[in-house]
Amino acid sequence: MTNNSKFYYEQVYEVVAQIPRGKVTTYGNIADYLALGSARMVGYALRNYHAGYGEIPAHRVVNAAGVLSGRLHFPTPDFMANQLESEGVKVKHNKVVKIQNYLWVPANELL
DNA sequence: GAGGTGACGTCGT
DNA sequence: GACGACGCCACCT
Repeated sequence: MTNNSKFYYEQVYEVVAQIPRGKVTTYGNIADYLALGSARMVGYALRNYHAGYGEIPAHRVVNAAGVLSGRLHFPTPDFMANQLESEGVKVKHNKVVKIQNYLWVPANELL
């Protein structure tokens, strides 16, 4: 394979696609589950997702602080927060309130 | 081919 | 408990 790196992108998309509605996860959890070694890789994968792999709930992925750091990469800055609120996730100032209450860990759910 | 950047996380002060 | 600096790996210029 010449594009092995591209495969790990799909790995990230696959995990993100498994996130249930009303739940959120962090870059670190995905990186740890896929053993990427760096949370930055997850962010890069989602950024390249813009290439057009399909439609995944990327708005359910936030950083460890619960901040919607990638909201600017969405079609509209309010799309991410609006979508989360629509799913029942409380968002305040582009930040998930009580993220621990909505946190979804792939290594704990997908096992 | 080399340097800089980035949807982050953790350690140290 | 809050703020700052370093590390990580892949992609872009």
